[in-house]
Amino acid sequence: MSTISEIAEYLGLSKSTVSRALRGVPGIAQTTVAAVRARASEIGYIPSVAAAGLSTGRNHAIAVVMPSVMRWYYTAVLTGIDSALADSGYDVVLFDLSRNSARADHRYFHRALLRKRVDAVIVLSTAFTPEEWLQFDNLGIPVVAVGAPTPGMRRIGLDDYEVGRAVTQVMVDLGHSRIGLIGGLDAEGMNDIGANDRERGFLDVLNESRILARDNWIISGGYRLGLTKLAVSRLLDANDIPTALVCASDEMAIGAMYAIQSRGLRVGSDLSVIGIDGHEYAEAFDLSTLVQDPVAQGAQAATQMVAEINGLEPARDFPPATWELVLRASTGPAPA
Amino acid sequence: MSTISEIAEYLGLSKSTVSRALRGVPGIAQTTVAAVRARASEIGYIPSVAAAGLSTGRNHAIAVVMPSVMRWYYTAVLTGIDSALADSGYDVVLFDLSRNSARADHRYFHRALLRKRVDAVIVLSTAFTPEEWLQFDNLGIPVVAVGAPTPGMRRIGLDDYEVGRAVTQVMVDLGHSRIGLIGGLDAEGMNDIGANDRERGFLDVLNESRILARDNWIISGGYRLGLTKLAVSRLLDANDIPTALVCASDEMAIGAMYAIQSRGLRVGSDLSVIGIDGHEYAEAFDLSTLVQDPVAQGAQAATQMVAEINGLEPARDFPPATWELVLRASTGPAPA
DNA sequence: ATGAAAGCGCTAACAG
DNA sequence: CTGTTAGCGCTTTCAT
Repeated sequence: MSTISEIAEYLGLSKSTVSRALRGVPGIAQTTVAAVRARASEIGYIPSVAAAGLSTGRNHAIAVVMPSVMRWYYTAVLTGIDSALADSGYDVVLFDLSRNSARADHRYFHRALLRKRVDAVIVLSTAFTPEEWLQFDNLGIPVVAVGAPTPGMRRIGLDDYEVGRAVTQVMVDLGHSRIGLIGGLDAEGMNDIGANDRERGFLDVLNESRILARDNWIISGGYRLGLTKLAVSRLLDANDIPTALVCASDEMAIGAMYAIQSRGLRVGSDLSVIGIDGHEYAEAFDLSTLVQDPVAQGAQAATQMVAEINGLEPARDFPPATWELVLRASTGPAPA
Repeated sequence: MSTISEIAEYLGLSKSTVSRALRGVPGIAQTTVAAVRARASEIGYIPSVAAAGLSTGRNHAIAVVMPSVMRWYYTAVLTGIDSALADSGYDVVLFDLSRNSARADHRYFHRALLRKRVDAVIVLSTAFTPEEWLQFDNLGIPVVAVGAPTPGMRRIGLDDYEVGRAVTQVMVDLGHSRIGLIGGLDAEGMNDIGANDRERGFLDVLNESRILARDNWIISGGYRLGLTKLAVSRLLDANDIPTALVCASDEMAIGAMYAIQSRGLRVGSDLSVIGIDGHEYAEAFDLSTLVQDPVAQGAQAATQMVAEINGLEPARDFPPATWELVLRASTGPAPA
């Protein structure tokens, strides 16, 4: 392939001058810069990141570590990251830690990650052991979490407690007093902190409203549609069922809605449902939800990483991500 | 960071010996190898891919180019790729070509891609211009497509025509003669070849069964749930509606089912629906579908790329991907 | 404004 | 079995 030397030789310049011209380093004659650039595009010159990286120590790549690439929230964040990085000329190197991957062996993954391949790491709500978290610190490169809170690591994401409160409050305001929770504990590969916080918010609002929280109306859907449908079907088997279901994610909410309809009950009148996320399907399913903007969160993380790579003082912490309630037909007043 | 030289110096060996020992090149004393490895893990030595890449020309990374990271099929393929590559010690560099990204400017993307960063490219059904496809050839590294067929490029994926036939035949066999098609033309960022092939299969089966194909029952859902729900709702507004809907993807099928139910019609009895994919939601929604295995397809592509990087003769073409019909409650006999 | 030279960390002949 | 010697392609002092 074409190299910097080729251009240098052709123009009778030195490699250094060409290098500077190409990178726009000040102190090179306009004419020279033009000539170099012209020749470069003529021969289709492409710089070698490896070579540049070797001498500068920069890889122009950022690692994204995720528990799965097949959940809506993660892919939305990933989209945001990728789009922000594309704008800065950085590449994204993916580490999918799903069960079926060899990378699921976190030790293996850490080795690979440390390969000096990346200049920063963005971690999406993955469950790591305390020792593993420590290793991130020792990486010596900027690291940030997006999504669920992670012990001892700065993060970009919702205030899960507040969000748990907000969706529950919607139901209370609608006059519901028989409210169930579909939480997200024990979801594969994720840590439980966020799920716990949302549940706390739920319980606190019930308490403050002097509403009884019934244990058998608090169940987990593991953040998955299929599991949730089954769990809610079971919930509806009882002779005493709630009039409202607060779900910790939209995918679970959609599963819940489907279970409800399959029982011949009407969503929004017999049984209200609200979710969290602003999933792309929410509108089609007429689902009320608390919408967040994972694409923006990903973009923010990426932008911050690039800035820190370039010397910006590391941010200690980030303000909670923004959200807004969007109420649709899945929520209605409590039935008489 | 620790380097190969450090180890060499410490043990009184030469860099070459250490390098060989580390890589398991034959012809090094067992004892030496042991010593080197021991010291390496002692100081937490991590090889620099950049340096190794510079001298070998190998990056131990593969590019995955996708029209969006937010469609189920693509992420499933990606999962397969990642998991296979993790096993071979390769990294995945992601290129998301969605609208909102700077990479959506394909010219930009090609530049980046060519940065000698990757040893092979896997392209997921993306719409490229003929000139752009040509550029892939000039990359000088193995390239393969997964998913929708791509003009003039080998690919791993379903035989779309056969698959279109198969799902249509299901409806015919159930006695339906009023059959509509929800196709996937004009989906954002994707090429239309696969969608066209599926539609051809659909039409051919109708023809052979002497069933009239009605133009107004052939619509596109753009491979998206929301769009499909709207389109099908409109379809159901007419006073003359089909008894069966063949959908080119499960996401569209689910959107169709929801539209049907919202109209107060019953899926599987009033109106049968079948999809293509084997989407993770299909089971929860009781959707009949033609299931394929995108994870396996991705893994196959990745494995093949690694093999070719290591000198395997490039495969000219691949046999069509396997699939199987899974019938659930969404399909039933034609109503009398 | 430009050039010469050294070096980033590793691999790959070529010797021994 | 091990060491020496060159690079890979680029950036970066330090000169000029």
